[in-house]
Amino acid sequence: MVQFVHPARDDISLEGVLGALSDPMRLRIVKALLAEGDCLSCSAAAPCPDMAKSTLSNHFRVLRDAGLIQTTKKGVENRNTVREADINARFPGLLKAILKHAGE
Amino acid sequence: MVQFVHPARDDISLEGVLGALSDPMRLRIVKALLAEGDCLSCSAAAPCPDMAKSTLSNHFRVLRDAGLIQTTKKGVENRNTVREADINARFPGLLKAILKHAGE
DNA sequence: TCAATAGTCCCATATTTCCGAACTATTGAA
DNA sequence: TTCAATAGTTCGGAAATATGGGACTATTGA
Repeated sequence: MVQFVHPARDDISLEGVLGALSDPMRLRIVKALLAEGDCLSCSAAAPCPDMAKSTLSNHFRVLRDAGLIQTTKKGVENRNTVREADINARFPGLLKAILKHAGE
Repeated sequence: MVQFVHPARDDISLEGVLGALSDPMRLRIVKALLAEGDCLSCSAAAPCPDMAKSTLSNHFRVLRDAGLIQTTKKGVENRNTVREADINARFPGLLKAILKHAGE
């Protein structure tokens, strides 16, 4: 019903990005998106199976609000992609530097 | 009275670092420490003058717990230094990538 | 010994996070 | 059409966390 709201490239803030990625679950979601061809539904990218749907939905909203991912509704599910180009244009090297160290 | 507790290098976590730096005030504190020769008292590194002492103290504790700074008591004040060597050893390139974009 | 200074600790309030439950929207049958 | 199933969102209350005021501690310098 809602068409998702994404910040413009120039409105992506460093604090927002860091805050979004400071949660282990969200870090895993972004990693999963990048690893799996960068287009996953919310549940397919879920960092752990026992997470409540509402919590998962909220994590995706945080990532979206921070400008890290783009979400589009495709049928009954959402397709999520990491906004790599935008993040890299705004903060060159940052995403790579963070994700290089992410995951156990 | 308390001798400050700092995590060992290997106990510094990525999420902890990102979480600590996801607050604009703490980001400014770290920037100030690095800019000013890396050894400032808490109040000298305060990101804005009207912040409550207790809040400022708490921000330093968060940075300390995350392993970002080292605090030693020197007379009546604290001397804080960024643990650059430890952070760089653990997450090469991360700190630089973040701080490059910090603070307009 | 006393006042001043720099921080810390404790507590109450305010904000955020988490999750269950109810709701919406889309698809694919019957 | 209608109905069930699926994927997410939204709402509300409980739990966790941040903020700041005030009292406290420790050190220095009169």
